[in-house]
Amino acid sequence: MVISFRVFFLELQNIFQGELERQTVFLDRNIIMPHYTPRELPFREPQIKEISGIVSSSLNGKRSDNIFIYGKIGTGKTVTTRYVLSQLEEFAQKNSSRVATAYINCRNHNSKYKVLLKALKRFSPEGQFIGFSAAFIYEKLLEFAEQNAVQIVLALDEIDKVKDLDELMYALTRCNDELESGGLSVIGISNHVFFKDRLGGRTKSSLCENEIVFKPYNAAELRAILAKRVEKAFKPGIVDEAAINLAAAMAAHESGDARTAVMLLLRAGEAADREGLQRVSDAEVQKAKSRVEEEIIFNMISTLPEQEQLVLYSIACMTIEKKGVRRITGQQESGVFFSGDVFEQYREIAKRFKESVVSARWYREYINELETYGLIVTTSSGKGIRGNTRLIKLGFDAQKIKETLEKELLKAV
DNA sequence: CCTCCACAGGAAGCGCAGGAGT
DNA sequence: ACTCCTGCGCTTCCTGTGGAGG
Repeated sequence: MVISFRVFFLELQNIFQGELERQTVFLDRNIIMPHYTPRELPFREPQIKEISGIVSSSLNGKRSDNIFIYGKIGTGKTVTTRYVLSQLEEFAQKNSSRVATAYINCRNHNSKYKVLLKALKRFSPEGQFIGFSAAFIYEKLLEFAEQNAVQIVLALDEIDKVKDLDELMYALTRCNDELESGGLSVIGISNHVFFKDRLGGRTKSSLCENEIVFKPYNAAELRAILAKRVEKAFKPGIVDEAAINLAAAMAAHESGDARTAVMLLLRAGEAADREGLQRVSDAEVQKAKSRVEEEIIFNMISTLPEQEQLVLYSIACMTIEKKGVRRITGQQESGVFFSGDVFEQYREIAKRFKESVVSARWYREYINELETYGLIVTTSSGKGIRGNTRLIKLGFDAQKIKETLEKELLKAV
């Protein structure tokens, strides 16, 4: 018994030692992780300057204008905002200006109450405020600004997730009227370009005092970004030029999403490690592509409401079965479907899964939702067919979407 | 040109769950 | 414990749009 434990112990030591000595292509893997915040933000200098210019008035004790930032996923909105906030706070500290900043992700804090609570906790971490009313939290926040005569800059990421945004914005703008000293301004960040149009009039005018758009990176920009990261993340000379080019091109082709590009190289590097290779070539990136695509699809699909999953599943099935391929201006165009046909298919499939079937009107809302996530692409019918309808196409590989959805839908049953 | 079709998307309203107020 | 209120997901109804066909 004693001997066998000794053997076991040695074995463990070997595992750990092996891990330490394992050959790796990485120098610092963290730098190529999607959540890493780089020190430099190439191609975002204009936005950094613009945001800094607006929030800098808070250094002089004046309330800065609100800002609304929008752009697609992976265009650097969050990173840029956080960067400016940290610089602002650092500068304020050095020059003893009274400025406080908070970054809040509204995906996790999706109501007026939760946002106010989170902000308050950031500014007075020792306080215990759980269970108090929204009004009390609001008063406490005012008190903090008033007593310290501090200018608060609140960054609300994924602001579209806030359920009662109109009320939150009303409260936040009103608090400036109530304050004798100090002030509060908001930086709202959203992925949805059309989100602005859905806001109430007053919320819109107060939030959109300044609007800044983040355009997707093009292939050349992604290439430069990747090259910078690769320099620090990988050992020198490991990553081929071709690998960087391919990853940049793939990501630019999909959506100009920097996160995808970075993920491609990370997974390519991991693949090289697994196979004991000492270089990362375009072949590894190619292999990583399907894996990364799966991750992206899974992340998007698993958070979707069940009915939206069913709609998407219907489109995937139709694409695979090559069902209902329709003639458009004489030519065959596969994988493209009429909105009406998809609805029919969805009704059948929903019945098969013993789910309730939503009305055609609400189905159209689902289609719009799916499109904003980029899971499907729709075009107006235009010339040649059925008047005013929409043509629907999948945004990703049908087989992968179908498989992922089957797992998700079965899990729910 | 008019009418019909097939749909887009706005507006109103309904039933429900869950929170606030009493 | 009770009512009242409110937001959410959804349906119903409606108006608008643009090609097809007479």
